[in-house]
Amino acid sequence: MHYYKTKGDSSMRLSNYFLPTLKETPADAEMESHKLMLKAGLIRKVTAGIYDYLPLGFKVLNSIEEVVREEMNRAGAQEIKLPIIQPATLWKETGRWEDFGPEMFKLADRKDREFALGPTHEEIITDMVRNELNSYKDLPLVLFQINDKYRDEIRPRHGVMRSREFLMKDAYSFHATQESLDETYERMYDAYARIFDRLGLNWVAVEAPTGLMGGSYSQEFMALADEGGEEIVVCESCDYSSNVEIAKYEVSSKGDGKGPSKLKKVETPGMETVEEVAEHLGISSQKVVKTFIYRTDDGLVAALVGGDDDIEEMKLINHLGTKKAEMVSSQQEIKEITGANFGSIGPVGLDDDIPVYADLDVKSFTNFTVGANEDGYHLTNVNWERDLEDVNFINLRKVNRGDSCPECGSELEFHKSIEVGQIFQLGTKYSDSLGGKYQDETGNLNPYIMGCYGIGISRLIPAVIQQNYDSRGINWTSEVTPFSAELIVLGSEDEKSFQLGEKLYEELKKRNYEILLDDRETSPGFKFNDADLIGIPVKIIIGPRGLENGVLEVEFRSGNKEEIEVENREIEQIAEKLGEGISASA
RNA sequence: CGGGGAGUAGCGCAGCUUGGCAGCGCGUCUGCUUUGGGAGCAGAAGGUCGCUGGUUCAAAUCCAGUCUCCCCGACCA
Repeated sequence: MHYYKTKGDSSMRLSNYFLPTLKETPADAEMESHKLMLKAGLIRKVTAGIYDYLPLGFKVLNSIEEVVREEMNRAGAQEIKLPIIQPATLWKETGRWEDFGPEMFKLADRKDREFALGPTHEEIITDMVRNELNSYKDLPLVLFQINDKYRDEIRPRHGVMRSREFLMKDAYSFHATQESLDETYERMYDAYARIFDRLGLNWVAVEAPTGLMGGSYSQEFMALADEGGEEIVVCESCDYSSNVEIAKYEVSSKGDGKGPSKLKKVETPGMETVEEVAEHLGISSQKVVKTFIYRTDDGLVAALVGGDDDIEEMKLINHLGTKKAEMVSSQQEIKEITGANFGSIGPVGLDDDIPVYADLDVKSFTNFTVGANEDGYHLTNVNWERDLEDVNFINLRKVNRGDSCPECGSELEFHKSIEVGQIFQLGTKYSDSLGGKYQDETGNLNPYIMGCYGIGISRLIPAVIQQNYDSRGINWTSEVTPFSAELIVLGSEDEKSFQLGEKLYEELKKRNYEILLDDRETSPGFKFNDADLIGIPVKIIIGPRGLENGVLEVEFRSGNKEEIEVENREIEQIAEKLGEGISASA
């Protein structure tokens, strides 16, 4: 149970609080949390992906930030603050000036020196510690900051869900040994679990791709949400879970059990799709193996999956250790490379310089069909080894509905989610390229082993809303809510109601509750609806109708109501009683 | 960057096809009435119709260019 301590003596009277709520939904909002953040007066858009936080939104942001800070401190991390403006030179040392490319907001000073607004801080922090952390005795060390990040997103969307300026908690750890990294990584995982639990999120941690951060292992923390943009798979019976982009699956044996038949070249005139070829030949479409040509940093590769499956490009990238893999998609290029148009390309007879990668699922195939690299022809009864040497079988296809867990064989569940945090085992990527070294017990110099740990603080606001709203508005969880209760005074000319409202406001403030007082001269319905829209968990309603019966009303955001006696009671007693109600809602 | 859509009062929109006083609802301001689930009446303020150029006696409306924003895809906390 947590109360909200008053941080200052600011007046929380709605008559003088900057809270512009909207009755109508802004046209450019799509996602429910985005609409609600605009309607409830939390944020306003400045330009694409850049937002103002109004008092209520800033308060929520601060609540979340504080929970994160507390748990990071509890986990032994030390808070610092790194610059947002960073010199290009550091980014060029690690090669990420190119890797991030147009994703970075770049600027120049008056002498034309290049800078960037930090999209993340690995470079700057490694630079900071490389001169100071020289001995194994200084390790391990965990530092964190809560700071704005800048990414010139290809497409900002859904308000602060994916914005170009966003608040992030980022932590970095430095170690002498992998065991030490493992230990810290686990401690960070636990801290994250506490954070997301305290925020009231329904979340799951999944295995994740490392992307531009690099590193060997990573997990993402996902808030489950139907409108979320990330898809994950979760095993229903064991604890396997993963981002779909790298998800494993139980490899099924789909061999036909027969020995290899004679390789045949067959006519498939004008057929461009797997379905057409399968129907023409009277075979299952899955066994018409698809071939794609990708251009990577190290040249061309061929990628093969079953006819019913799709390639997961992230998996190809991960296996190849390349920075990018782009499907060759121009008819002309494909013709030059393979000799055929898209419908008829295949792995047999390709240039030896083009390595072939095939999905694990097709490894068991015998007598399957592929394009013949000649327009209007396919090869059937193709078999590995005999017809195709040196094929690399890897986890390459997208996971499908109905796939089974790679660890226990139960069915995998698919969920939509919002990524709210990610933790990485980075290894020595940054310490290597930036020369961050320590001396071990024997006097040898070694690069630090590093980890990094991010939480999207601003993104957590829509994540929490997305899991907690109804037709009337937001329904804040207890640690996130900007106010723990709202005093609604009705009957603007009723002296008794007014006096009681004022006294209770002061009395509850004295008890360190964050109370919003709706003292506006407007209709009751307006006040009730605003309170529900902005998500205050408890409404304390004071008005002549109740006072005639000697009571005031407490209404919870859930709709439950309760009456509290005020007749013949001291104000302290009433406040005490109200405090119990407010705490009970938390 | 590819595909789709939109820029008219603070917000939501109509007007554009067929050129002719720039409108409606909500909000805002003033006054009176009203106060238990988005009050009523009366009055008022608020616009270079995204921008630039062109056609025309006349352009929100037609033409050309340009900028911005939103949605779907490739990237990410």
